[in-house]
Amino acid sequence: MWLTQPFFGNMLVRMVAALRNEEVSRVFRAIADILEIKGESRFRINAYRRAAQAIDNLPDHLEDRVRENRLLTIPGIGKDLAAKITELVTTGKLAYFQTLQSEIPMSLVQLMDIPGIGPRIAQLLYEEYQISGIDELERLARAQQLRRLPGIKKKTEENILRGIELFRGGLARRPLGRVLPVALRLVDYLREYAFLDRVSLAGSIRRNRDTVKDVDILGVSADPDRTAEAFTSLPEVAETLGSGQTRISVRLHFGLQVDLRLVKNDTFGAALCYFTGSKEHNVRLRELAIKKGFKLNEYGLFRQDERLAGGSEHDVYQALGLPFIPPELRENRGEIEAALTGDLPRLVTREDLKGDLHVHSVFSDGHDDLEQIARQAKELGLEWVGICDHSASLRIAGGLSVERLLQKLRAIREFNDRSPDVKLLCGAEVDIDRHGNLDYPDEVLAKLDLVVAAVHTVFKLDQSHMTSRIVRALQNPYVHILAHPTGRLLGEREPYLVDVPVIIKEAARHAKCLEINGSARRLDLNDVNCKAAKDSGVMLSIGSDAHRVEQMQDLFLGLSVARRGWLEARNVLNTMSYGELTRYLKGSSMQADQPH
DNA sequence: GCCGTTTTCGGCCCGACTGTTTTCAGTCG
Repeated sequence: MWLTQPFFGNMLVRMVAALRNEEVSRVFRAIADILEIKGESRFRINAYRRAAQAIDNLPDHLEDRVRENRLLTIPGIGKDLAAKITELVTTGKLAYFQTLQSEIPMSLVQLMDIPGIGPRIAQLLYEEYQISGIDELERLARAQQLRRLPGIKKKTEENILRGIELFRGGLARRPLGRVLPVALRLVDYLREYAFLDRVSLAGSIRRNRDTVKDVDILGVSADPDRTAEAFTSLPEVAETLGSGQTRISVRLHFGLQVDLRLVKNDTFGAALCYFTGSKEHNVRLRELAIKKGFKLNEYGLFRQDERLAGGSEHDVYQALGLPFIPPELRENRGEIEAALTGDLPRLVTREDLKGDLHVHSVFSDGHDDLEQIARQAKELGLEWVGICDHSASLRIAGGLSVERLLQKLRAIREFNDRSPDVKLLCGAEVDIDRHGNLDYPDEVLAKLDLVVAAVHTVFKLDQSHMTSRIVRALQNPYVHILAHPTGRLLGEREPYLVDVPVIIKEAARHAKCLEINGSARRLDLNDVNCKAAKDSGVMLSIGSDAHRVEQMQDLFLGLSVARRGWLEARNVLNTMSYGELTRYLKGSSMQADQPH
């Protein structure tokens, strides 16, 4: 990440502007890295890393917290770090960080992003060769100059070269929606053909993180050798990276690494917990175990040598005095505290979802007609679908003229008259222009069942203009939902500059829904913002944004974000029956008809 | 550098693997 984003250059340009949360957390992570190279106390290093993580999990702006003197309520932020945050946020720089940078250049710190290079080797490289970049490192490794350093021999040098190759090949995280179908297929195959008594996904993919780096699978094998054979001979496998009795690693043809770990049956639960993570959640669990006089590791929960639990995750949590915590919540964002006080949310489930609020049809740029969409909905167990085609100005996506929109309205009314089980709502994904105006006049919006507003153009506005543009759209009485509120495309496009806490506040004020766009490319809102919206009393809607019926599956990717955002059924518009939904939507439009 | 049912000092999560070692440090998850 360091090498691809000229982040600190940008920071200098905006010297005096208030730093955003992620900029502050990046500075703290960089400080931790530098301290590590300098060989400082690992506890002090860890304090910076924990603080960075806590900042990443914040739903609101550090800038506001500085102003309102609310920094010390953030876990892991004490007096010293609060002062550093204040300095960063108010001046755009941090004297302490500048001093550190004069001792250890960032170019060296960045080398630690290469697998196999940690603080020790980074320090050596700096002291002996003053290496400043990856190219220089590669040149020296190829010239077999690294092995002259103390503690480095041929093997380590080769590892570093391999690490450089991996790094260049992209350590990028991939969107969940691209990886999950492959991973589920692998698990199905393994369950059937690989001599496994038990098998489960683990790691970030089991927690349904929006992006994943590699796939972890955990299994109990009746015959590890034959399991390894079955796994490594899959047609999807391009290369076997390693194969032992407990761990088999492969790389698939499209570059994804998959690790299969084999454990004993009576440790499966503890191992599943351990390998599911997150790391931060596990650390908290182990701390809890220690407080109770126990020890927790991947083999079980122990009191001295006595195993108290380990066969199932439920047993492990129970023995720690906790209810089962769903994998999606295991991020150390308050789930342990909530579990201790009995305040875990009852997460919305697939069965709770009655419909999809954002599907494109053949009327605009969608591939399928109303019948096909309804048939697919029925297959997915849904009762209703909101058909939201693009509005007039979005010509590139076949945006509908008013005339054509009214045609569509009639077609949907006729369809509903003859469709007993799946009902369609006539909606539109209405473009918000650069000033916050909507693409159809109010009297046209008033005829629709469902109005979803969205930004599709002019992404490069500054934050205050982008925010007021969207706020203006939210103030339109006929708008029900704001679609993909931040506009991010995973791995392709950063969110546009929008003040999400302000959007959430305005959505709450005007009783508008915010969308969780389930498209594999988007997942927008994200989990953290989703929870902030819930906490502000905002209703969330989930939309697949499908342009072909197969993509309606993406509704369930959206569901995974909802679950990671702590949403319960009552927070999600999709859990309403058709009758409830139409009353709800009409209710807000009725309000719109009142003078205001 | 943070934190407190182990409260203002003395703790701070755990283990595997690898490579370089002869008892262990570095890296990773």
